Amino acid sequence: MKKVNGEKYYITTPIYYPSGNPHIGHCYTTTACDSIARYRRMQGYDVMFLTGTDEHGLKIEQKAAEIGITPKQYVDNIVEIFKSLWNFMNISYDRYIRTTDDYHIESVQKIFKTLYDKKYIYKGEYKGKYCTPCESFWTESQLKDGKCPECGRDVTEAKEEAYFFKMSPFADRIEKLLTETDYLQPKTRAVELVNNFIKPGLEDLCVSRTSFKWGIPVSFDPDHVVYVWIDALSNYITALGYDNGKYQDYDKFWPADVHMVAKDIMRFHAIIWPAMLMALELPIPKHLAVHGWITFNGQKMSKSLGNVVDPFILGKRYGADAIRYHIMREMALGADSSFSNEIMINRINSDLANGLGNLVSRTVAMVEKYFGGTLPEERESGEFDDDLIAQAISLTDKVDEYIDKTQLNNALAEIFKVVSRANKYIDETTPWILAKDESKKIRLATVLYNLLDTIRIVSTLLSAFMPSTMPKIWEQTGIGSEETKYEKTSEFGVTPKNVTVHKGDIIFPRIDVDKEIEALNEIIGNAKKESAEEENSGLALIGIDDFMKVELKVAKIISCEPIKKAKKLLKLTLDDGSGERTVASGIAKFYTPEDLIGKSVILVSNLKPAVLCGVESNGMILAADDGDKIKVIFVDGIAPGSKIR
RNA sequence: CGCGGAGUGGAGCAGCAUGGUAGCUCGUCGGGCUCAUAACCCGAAGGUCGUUGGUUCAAAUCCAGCCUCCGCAACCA
Repeated sequence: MKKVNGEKYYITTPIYYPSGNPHIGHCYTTTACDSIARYRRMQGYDVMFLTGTDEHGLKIEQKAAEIGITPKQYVDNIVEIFKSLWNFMNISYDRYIRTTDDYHIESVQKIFKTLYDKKYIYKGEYKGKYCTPCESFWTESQLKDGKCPECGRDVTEAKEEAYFFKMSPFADRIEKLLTETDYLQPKTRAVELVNNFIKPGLEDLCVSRTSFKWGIPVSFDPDHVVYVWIDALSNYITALGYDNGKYQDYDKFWPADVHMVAKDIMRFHAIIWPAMLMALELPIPKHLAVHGWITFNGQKMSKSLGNVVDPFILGKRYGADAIRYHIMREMALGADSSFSNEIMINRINSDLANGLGNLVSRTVAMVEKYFGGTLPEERESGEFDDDLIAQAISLTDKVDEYIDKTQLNNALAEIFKVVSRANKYIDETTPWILAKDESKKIRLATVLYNLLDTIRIVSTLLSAFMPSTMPKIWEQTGIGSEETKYEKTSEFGVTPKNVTVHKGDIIFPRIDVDKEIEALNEIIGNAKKESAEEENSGLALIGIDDFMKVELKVAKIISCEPIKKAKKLLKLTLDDGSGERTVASGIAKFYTPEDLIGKSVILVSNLKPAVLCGVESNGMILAADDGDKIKVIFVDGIAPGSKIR
């Protein structure tokens, strides 16, 4: 047991980008942090648990414009949804930061200025493809068909003034941070980061934009807004009052004990954030805990796949705590975890309903049945008691250790071993047989008492993970707030000797697997339809003349070979009727060269050339793509050069 | 030869830095019990530990090659 006295503990989730509604991935990070925060509070820490939203940027500006409201109105709406989800999931955050909050804006401007004064930020030129009507810069890879991904018009080579953050001075220190300290958890990813980003040389980072307005203006150059890095990452310190007058918690809580993030933003927290702190000469956080994605039936969650699991729907059906339990029990630090309705329901049934819920239910029922609800005070110990008690009182140390390593799945597994042990104890001691013999009443009372006290320990530890249902267990098993303190979990016999139980509602109802899966599939099916409809309605109508700008021709594939450096690309040599041309196509996963040679396909022949992985591609061939698989459209038997319209 | 990870009974995972009975959860089958949410407890079946070779008295565990999958990076024209 690790009882501390008011030591500080600072834990953060990322600030989420509210360009859409929250999904179960957001839920995972947040409930994991919440459980750790609650556990630390039980241990006696003075906890600061921060979450929030990252509300600036082009995407928000555009989304708002689409609907015809201001960006602020747009984010206000979505932030309400986030907050109501956290409320529903019982997230006990101490502070919620919005990057649109005045004090944050003030701090970010000061931080930017400080870095500028220290010469870590300098003014330079940002080169890229520029779309004049959209006033947007795009990188080569963002372009669609060589054109602006937003409006589809031509882009021009252009440059604009921008501020850059010099990261190279910190490369050595960051490499050491990643490889020689336990900052990064799990550490296996350190090599990947070092090889990909540090060894090739840390590039200076563009930290301002003039291409959109929805952001924090650079105080000394108001044409520029601060780009996401400095704006978003610094939330971890501005929320404590760094460089602002709103809060005075910086000295107490910084550096953070844990930043928890998903792997897609690991890079920024592992490299850019430490670099910023080093430049500001501030301490580095103690740990960066990186978890994987929740995948759905093996695929990454995505809206277009219609598989974004809605936490509200699941929570309403099974209870917020059941969802909390499932995602934390299933997800191992670092690795991805596959989510499916079936796995979730089975887990809830076997662990929560059959294991814990049923243990409480049968124990309470026996106390009522054999003793009218109140145990006598005499005791008589017997076989099996010692083993149960030993496991129960040694549990906290094990859980503590896993919490320290942010391995919540293992912590929960450890707790449920004791639940199983208790269920087994009932079979070993056979209370229903003891009950038939009046002379064994005292022994019977002892058995039931041991069960109640084991439940006390288990449920106390679990209350950090499932904060709303554990009090229901305490209600039924007749224990009060004094007995459910963390520091009592290493002692046995804390429950009052003459405890009175109160049988109540079933705590975790068993779920009918087949029925529920069917119901959920229907819901998901509907959601998929809706999102498909949304996407279809996304494009504006075009006239026939727009369509005629695209020249489509039949072309015959003469030869075909894979491109060495690329995984997805095939290099095709085509006869388009007037000559040969080379086209690269991202279909290598679905077609081999043998499949294609000799076939006729539809070619977009007036597409601007582009270089892909060292191969110049002149045009594209048409293929159907449902997000899952790709089918090239074949028009065999038609002469190369034939028009398509 | 861009960088890294992984391949273990039907499914999901542990074990591998310190070689020596292959372990856990779920599922399946058989049995027990009746206090309980048809829940609980016990037992069984099921694995050439991706593949080939090497080191060793002995390899899932160490070494080399190969195959497959997955991330990252890079391009899905």
